Amino acid sequence: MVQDGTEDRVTRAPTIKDVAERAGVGFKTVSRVLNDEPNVRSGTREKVLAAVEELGYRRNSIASSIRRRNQRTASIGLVVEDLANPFASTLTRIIQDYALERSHLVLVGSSDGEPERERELVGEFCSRRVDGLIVVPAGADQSYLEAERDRGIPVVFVDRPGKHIKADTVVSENAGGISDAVHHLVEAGHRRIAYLGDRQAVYTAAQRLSGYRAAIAGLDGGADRRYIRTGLRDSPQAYQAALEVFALEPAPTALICGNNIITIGAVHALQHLGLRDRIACIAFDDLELADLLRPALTVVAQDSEAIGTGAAHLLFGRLEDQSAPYRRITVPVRLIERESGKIPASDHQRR
Amino acid sequence: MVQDGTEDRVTRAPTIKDVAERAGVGFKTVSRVLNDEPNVRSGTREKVLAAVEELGYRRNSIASSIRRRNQRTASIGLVVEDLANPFASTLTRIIQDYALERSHLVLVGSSDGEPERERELVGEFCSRRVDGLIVVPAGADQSYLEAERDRGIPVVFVDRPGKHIKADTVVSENAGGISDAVHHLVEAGHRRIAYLGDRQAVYTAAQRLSGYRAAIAGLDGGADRRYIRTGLRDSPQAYQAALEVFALEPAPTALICGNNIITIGAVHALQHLGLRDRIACIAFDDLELADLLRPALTVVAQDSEAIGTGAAHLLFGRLEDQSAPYRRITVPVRLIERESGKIPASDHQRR
DNA sequence: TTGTACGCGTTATCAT
DNA sequence: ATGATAACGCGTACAA
Repeated sequence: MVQDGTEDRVTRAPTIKDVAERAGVGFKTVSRVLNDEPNVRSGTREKVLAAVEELGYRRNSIASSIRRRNQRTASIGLVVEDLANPFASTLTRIIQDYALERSHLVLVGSSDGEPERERELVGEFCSRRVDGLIVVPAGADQSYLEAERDRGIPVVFVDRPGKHIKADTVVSENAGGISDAVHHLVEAGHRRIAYLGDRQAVYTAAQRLSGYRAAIAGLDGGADRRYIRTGLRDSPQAYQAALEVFALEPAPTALICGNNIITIGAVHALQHLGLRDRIACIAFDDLELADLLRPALTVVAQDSEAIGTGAAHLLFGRLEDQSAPYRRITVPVRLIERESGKIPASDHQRR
Repeated sequence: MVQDGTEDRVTRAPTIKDVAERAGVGFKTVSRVLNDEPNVRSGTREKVLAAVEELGYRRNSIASSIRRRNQRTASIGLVVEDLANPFASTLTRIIQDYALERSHLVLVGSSDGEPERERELVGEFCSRRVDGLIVVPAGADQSYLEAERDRGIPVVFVDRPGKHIKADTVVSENAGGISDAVHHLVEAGHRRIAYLGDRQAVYTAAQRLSGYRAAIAGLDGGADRRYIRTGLRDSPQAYQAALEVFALEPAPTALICGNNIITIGAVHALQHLGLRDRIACIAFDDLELADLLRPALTVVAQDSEAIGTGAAHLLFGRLEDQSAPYRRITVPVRLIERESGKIPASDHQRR
């Protein structure tokens, strides 16, 4: 019998006491060596390091952190909406790198936009005593985070502001980006510009729609309400909405997609209608293959890296100085002109 | 002065002792309630739960785990190559969901394919006493993980097997997928099929190339060595290699791309050469917009969800039974027939 | 320069 | 059913 049937680890992980015994010193000396404290003779240090090596000792940083002065665990929690989404994964990657450079680790979770899942994740993170939280808020109320914040766990909101709570925040210039898109289309001669967006309860969706409305309002005719479709939660819904919008009379000559999920549904619809070459289209959020589409997809790209870096920066800044005033960073977006945004208005209206 | 200038938290997080005092019971009773242990009168339980609520108590699970019988922290570590890559982020998402269902959290890190970063991440994870590790191995030697494994920290390798160590493993059916791709192209009349791949040191790249070689060897002519380009680490390199391959005489009539980074470079090259409609192309790994390209991109899709679920399943299984024999799961891939793989061989060779 | 006593928040053991 | 006390692995203060 190689196994004894119990769950116990075959070899217990060595502690500083094991190392001390092996090195023939007191365990406090080991601790001193590991923490680079002064007052260790270099010969002793060598012995200790040798023992560490032989035993394959690894500091138990969870035991360490319960005793440390500031109780810090050198880990942060990150709640995104869906890690499988390119925006979220890029964000996570950036934050992780930023954290790792400072020897911090990142716990990640996807809320799927469900408030209960967000709270569950935050709860688990806090119970593991993360030093800080970066949250893409899902629910309609983040006031529950005030308790954590008051206990010295800073919170940074990303992509959308938290509700009913003051905290550092990083958002994209949503409205401005969509306005730019409208103006770009207007320059190409478009006046009938449709807009497909997510539920208005989602902050970014509301912001983007308001950008659309503001830009359209500046035009002579103003907006045709029928061209605006919101509440689109997934690609199939966007597909359907696009079909309906382009069945209108008169049909729009251009289309703006409020996020990348919607873009996928909408472009499929245009494809189905045989309109991809005739309808101008601008999408919010860049996509990996956007420039290989025909026509190449014009997009309003978010600067995910600046967003991630900004969030991490705010968080680590606050870890050092709790008393600084809350900041809100608005990260510019960039209109990447490719082909689909330059398709001219093909009908008689404006020629 | 609202702030006192020190780093101390404004309010110390409440402990079970605070809860006990508030509820007027001994702190062990609180512990019993929190852990659903028997022998607590329901009235007492109510009092305790009320106190928990009022104080906003959150279990300090790091203190808890240092004392627990099995020392489990209910967290696992995941090392991927690059979280910003869709394959990695999907994998992470799946593993996270699997873990969260079991109240486990996931620490994630990107190795960038660098062995030192892999070791650094694993080290940090182990020092935080994760219960298990899921690793997409980067380095040429994972034997360093044996120490952890022997201490009862199971390791599961994903995407590639770890080297110089036995452990549970989940991989894709790389060679078979590429063979399928070759056969699909052969059926469309192709004989001159180029292959663009990553460095041979990368397990998946080697596997995929061997699948290509095996399938090509079965044909009459066999392979033209000049059609095989490996060592491609990024899109620009793939772009360049594709340009060179299609400058050959006779030029290939079809192309297989070994991963999605290469696909992006290669399709750009075909675009540049004006060959996108004439050269058949099959890519390993699906991409978000692949079906919206023109021609729609035929791909060999990995089942990232099955891979993730498989890895998590193996890990949690081993958490419960260390003694089971090591398993290796090979997840089937799927050829998604779209348009680019059906482009016929356009020249005289085989008509 | 080195070692000892104590405490962190929790779970485990044993008594009541 | 409840509580007192030990123990976990480590850092801190202080003694040696």
